[in-house]
Amino acid sequence: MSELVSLALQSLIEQGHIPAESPTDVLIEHTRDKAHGDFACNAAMRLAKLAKCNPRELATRIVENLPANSFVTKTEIAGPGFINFFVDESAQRQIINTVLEQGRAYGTHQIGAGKKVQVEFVSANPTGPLHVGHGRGAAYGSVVASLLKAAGFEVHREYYVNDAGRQMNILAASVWLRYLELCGESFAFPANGYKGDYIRDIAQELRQAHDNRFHRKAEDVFQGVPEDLTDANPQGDKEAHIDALIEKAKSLLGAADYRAVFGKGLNTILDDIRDDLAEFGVEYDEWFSEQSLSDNDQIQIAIDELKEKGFIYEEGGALWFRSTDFGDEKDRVVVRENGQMTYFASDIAYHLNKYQRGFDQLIDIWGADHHGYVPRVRAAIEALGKSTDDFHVLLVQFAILYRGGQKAQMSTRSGEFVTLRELRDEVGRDAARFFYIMRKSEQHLDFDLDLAKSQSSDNPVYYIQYAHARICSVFRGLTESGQHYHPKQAEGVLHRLDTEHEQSLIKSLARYPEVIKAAALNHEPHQLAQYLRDLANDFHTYYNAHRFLIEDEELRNARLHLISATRQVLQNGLAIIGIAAPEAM
RNA sequence: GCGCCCGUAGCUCAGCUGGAUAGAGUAACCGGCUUCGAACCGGUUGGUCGGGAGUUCGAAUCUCUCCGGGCGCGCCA
Repeated sequence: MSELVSLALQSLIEQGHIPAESPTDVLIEHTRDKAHGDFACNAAMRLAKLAKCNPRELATRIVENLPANSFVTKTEIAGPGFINFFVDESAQRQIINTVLEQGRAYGTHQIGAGKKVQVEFVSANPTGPLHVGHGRGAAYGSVVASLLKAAGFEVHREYYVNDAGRQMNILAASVWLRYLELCGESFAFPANGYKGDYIRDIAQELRQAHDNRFHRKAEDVFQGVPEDLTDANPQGDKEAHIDALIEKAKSLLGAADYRAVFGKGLNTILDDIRDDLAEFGVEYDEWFSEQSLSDNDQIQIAIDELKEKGFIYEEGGALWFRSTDFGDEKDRVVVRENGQMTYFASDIAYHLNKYQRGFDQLIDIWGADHHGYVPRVRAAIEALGKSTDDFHVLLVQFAILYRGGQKAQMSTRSGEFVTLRELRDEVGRDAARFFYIMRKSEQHLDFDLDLAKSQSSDNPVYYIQYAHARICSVFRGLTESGQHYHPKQAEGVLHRLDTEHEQSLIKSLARYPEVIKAAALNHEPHQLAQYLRDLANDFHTYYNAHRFLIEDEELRNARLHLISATRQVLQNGLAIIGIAAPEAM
């Protein structure tokens, strides 16, 4: 359709009616109102200024120059200069056959063919179970990945494991202290330690496996450690306190045993995160270890490269990256005064590593609270001589939890949070996934736990799944009734589908590939969710208005053909969102 | 103070990248099962698209400026 108009515009250029530099790639859209035909084109209005004539006149010229074709039955010039196209109905109905022929492939594209895209998402620190905030990134990232795959891209899903750094040491220390409690020691647990019950569970396992091997006396552990911050002691320094405890753990346990405790904490939590995500339907191609970067000197190599290019300078004993050269607000430290690399330094090396792996496009999905971090990473990428055109950071706003009309606070430290696992147990995987992606990602998401838990059948996901189950039910009824459905015969009698409900359902089926394309390229899963709701609505309306298991064999075949195609599209769409298409519910 | 996101029906949100009379869900009210699943369908009520100015054939959409809300501004991760 858009080709037709493009050709018309080209011949107008040849005739000199419009300037040669006019864009000929036109936008054709499905009309919202049936009175406006099936497709509409606004090219005449866009080009009117360039062509120095009024839009309606130009539209007439375009229509006159449309190449001959078999499926446009009528064109109309309407409003300020829209060209409305009316498409031959039998041509429209062919989409039913197309859907059924292509099956699961219907709606896929080749626009990403030959391009490798990496999607990195969740990447939560392995210091505790995933909470509901991570769930949104998980659902969003996995659906974006699936959409890109449907668009033809070769997709690599990756989780960046922050298995190095101070937070992990705090985790190790927390586990060890809980372990000491189990050994009978008693002391005040540090304010800055991880206090969740899962730490106690890990400590318990550690003790079962190693008995008292890591036991040290509390008085030795706290000997010389700076005072903690407590209600009774507001002068205390919780940061210095925990850091000193980490050093104590290392010195009292020795390197090997410290690593054993550290590893126990890390692996237990990481395994839990893996299982959790797998049960949520989120799979990864790679779990990339931050530690591996320093093991392979990649951080040093990245910094050296920046140094060579002249973007590193020293000040106050620290090494700074000149990110302001690339639009960042201020320069950033990469190596601290104490010689330790910053998290940012790892991230520079990590992104350099991504480019070296040969991806054509990188997508990072972050929580919106990290948005201030974007400019410095882009700066680093540019400084390393890479283009940021194919580097996208998609920000996901927080899911704000409401419980009993009150905001529920989330904090991994305090242990008072709702985990993703708890949420899945309450509302189910399908509802949770759908709920997470049904809103634009940059929109704050109000997640009312009470509503989700008590009235989960109000969730739109059931509405869509019900449409699928209903179609399956019709086909079950068909076998029971002794009637038959002959797809081959149906292909020839599609002209019997002449009601308004049928036409609107057919148009919806035809729209699906465009929806996938737009949702994939814009990284907007909610468009697909919205579409599926509309499609289900078209079907339910149709279902209530007409019957399928009828005596008229021709009409029966045609109608069953239509709802069979509808079922296929529902399946394809639900598969991309990663939720079930149940045959009965 | 600076930066990013957001402000559309009572509530929760779409609005296809500037198009035609701004749409769904939910809530409220009315109606529809002897018939393939009522977890459904139809209808009614509900809007100064936060305010103002600008850009043009045309603005919820783009620009500026106020107002209101969220988040971020470490030699933390």
